[in-house]
Amino acid sequence: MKPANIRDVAQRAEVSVASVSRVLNGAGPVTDVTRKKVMEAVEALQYVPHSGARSLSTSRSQTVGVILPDLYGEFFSELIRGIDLAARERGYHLIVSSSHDDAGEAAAAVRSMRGRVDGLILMSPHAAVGQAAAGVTGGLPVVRLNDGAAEADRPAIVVDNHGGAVAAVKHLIALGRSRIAHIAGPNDNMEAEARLSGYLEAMAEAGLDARVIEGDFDMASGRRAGLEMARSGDSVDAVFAGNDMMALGVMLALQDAGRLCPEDVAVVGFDDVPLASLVRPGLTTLRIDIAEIGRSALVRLLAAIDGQQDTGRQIVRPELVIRGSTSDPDAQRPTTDGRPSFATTTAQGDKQDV
Amino acid sequence: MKPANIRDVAQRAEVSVASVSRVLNGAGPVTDVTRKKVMEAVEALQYVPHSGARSLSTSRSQTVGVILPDLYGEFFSELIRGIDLAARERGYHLIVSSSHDDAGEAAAAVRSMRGRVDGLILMSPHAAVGQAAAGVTGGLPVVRLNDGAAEADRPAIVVDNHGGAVAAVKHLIALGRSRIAHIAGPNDNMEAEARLSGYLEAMAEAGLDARVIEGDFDMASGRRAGLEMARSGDSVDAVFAGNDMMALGVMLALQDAGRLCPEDVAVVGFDDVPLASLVRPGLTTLRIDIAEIGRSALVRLLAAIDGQQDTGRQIVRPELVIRGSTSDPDAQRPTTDGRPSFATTTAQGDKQDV
DNA sequence: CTGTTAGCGCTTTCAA
DNA sequence: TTGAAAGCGCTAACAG
Repeated sequence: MKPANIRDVAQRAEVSVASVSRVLNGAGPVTDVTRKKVMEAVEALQYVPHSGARSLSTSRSQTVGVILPDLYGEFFSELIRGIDLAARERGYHLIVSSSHDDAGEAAAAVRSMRGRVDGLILMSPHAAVGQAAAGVTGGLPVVRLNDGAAEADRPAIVVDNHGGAVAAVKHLIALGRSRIAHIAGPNDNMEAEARLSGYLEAMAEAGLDARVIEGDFDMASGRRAGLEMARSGDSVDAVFAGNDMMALGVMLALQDAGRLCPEDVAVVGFDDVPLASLVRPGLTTLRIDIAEIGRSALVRLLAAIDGQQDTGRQIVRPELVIRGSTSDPDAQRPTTDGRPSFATTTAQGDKQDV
Repeated sequence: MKPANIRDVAQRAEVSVASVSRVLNGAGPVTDVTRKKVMEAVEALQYVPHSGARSLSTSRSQTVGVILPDLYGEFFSELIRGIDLAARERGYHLIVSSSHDDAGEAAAAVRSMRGRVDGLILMSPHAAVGQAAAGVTGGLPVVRLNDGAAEADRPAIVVDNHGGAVAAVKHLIALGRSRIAHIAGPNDNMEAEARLSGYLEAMAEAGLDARVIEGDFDMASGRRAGLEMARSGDSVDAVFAGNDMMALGVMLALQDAGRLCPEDVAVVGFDDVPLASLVRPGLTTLRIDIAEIGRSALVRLLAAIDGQQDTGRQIVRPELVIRGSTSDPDAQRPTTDGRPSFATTTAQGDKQDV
């Protein structure tokens, strides 16, 4: 009835539990005959070691915790996918926990991981939440993701949102646009803030007037912004949105208002969600390799678990992907296989340590 | 240095470990004074119980395993989200494991869950994989998802793909279309198979000729199918695609070929991915509430863990969502707030037990 | 090379 | 109401 344990195996194989353990872990000396007896017993009893018990005695759970603010949309599934792939390769399990939008919940989630995981990947775009969560890890190794508030001397991976925004604006300026508006993300979001500041800086540097419209990272808010722009007879000739979904909302609104993109208004987004390459015109955006960030976070976490002094923050630089929403309508581009017929080119460097 | 354990707390509070345990679990009799002493010690030492140890002694890990074939795309993130939400409400943790496309891997994943989880949610559209994985659970409660091969007398949730396909075809016929093609999904995928069989059945019943084109659930394959259709001068006036991504590919191809949708060719997809409501015309499709399936799976799993004899398969009936890709172009529809301006209406029942 | 045994940190009888 | 002690299933010293 109940699954066999190591003692059952030992008994059946007529050896000690220690020998069974040694055989199963490939550690320590064992004769072939012992090994065979053990394997037979294991087979016969369908024995599978109890990993919980093993964790307790080795104080290694071979599991890492992933704490996310949310789980909605492709951003998070890509992130988890990247982490999971890397974890699986290394024999680690993943325990995920999401929807931690307030500090108390996040801290509770971190605490509840104690005794379950060997380390934590912690993401939170809200400064306070990240701090609170990071404060209660009790010596557990942690890698923080997109957490502007992370101390510079602890493991963290952050996207260079500011730099990406600057690149977006410069791209638009290079296209000859000058009345460039920005649709900002939520106030309390550190990424939104960094993108806004990059926009402001680039505009100021170019001696252009800034125009900021509030948004909340949702498509609907981008749409509202676009409608308002169109209605107000505003002579905006380009928009840099705080993320792709808002950029797409703007494009839809412009389309409805009979304004052409990119001819009348060029649009740039941020993130390169899959949708960005599927709409027409394709959306120029700042691409982040999300899965790769996940992979990298896991690798660094395991290094930290192994006691390596891996501190410092790693900066991921988004890559400008130029598509139809800002490309020169005169230029004729080749068609890519099976994909909408606008070109995809890239600029600016790849991610790198700093 | 090392986190405090229950003995440290007991010592500091000058009580026995048993009392500490009783206080922390709210179980058993304790005087207020003991409770206070314990709480103070807990506070002072920042004590957090070691859940691994607790699991070992209670043989309850408060964790469920989720085994998925993949993690790519919004389908899976929605599913995990639904499961996670429900799990969190009930104090359960989630350990996810993906990329199990072959039977051996899936079985290994299931085995490696032993001693870590109290039950398993297992999804696999490949019959063989599902069988293999389900075969090695060793008495662990399991709920199977979208697994046509699941025995009818064990907990499972399956989507009525066949019925959905029939509804799609009937909808197209009701629109007056008769030359209806089907873009099928991969051969070895049970869902693709069921959708195909629904299509064939509905066509046969209506006395119409079937036309099946092979696809693989990817947008590119839908695009190829659409191009071929357009090139061959085929007089197809409607397409039912095996999933939304292929349907979108078809729409793009038709658009490129200068054929109007829905006037020339009406298109229906399956799944209702977020994209379906964002493209223009909006894609008519069969909607499945993925997060709700996840939630339901978790609830049933916990019931099974609690020893309830919850057997039988639950059938989820997809809901036909009619959008612009099949709607009557003459009819004028109201605009929804912040959304593209085509109407969304629904038909056919919601999910229910059978 | 193998077996005995003492934990890992917690829960839970069973006595006191 | 409390405490002592026996496990939960496994690993890892330590003896043999």
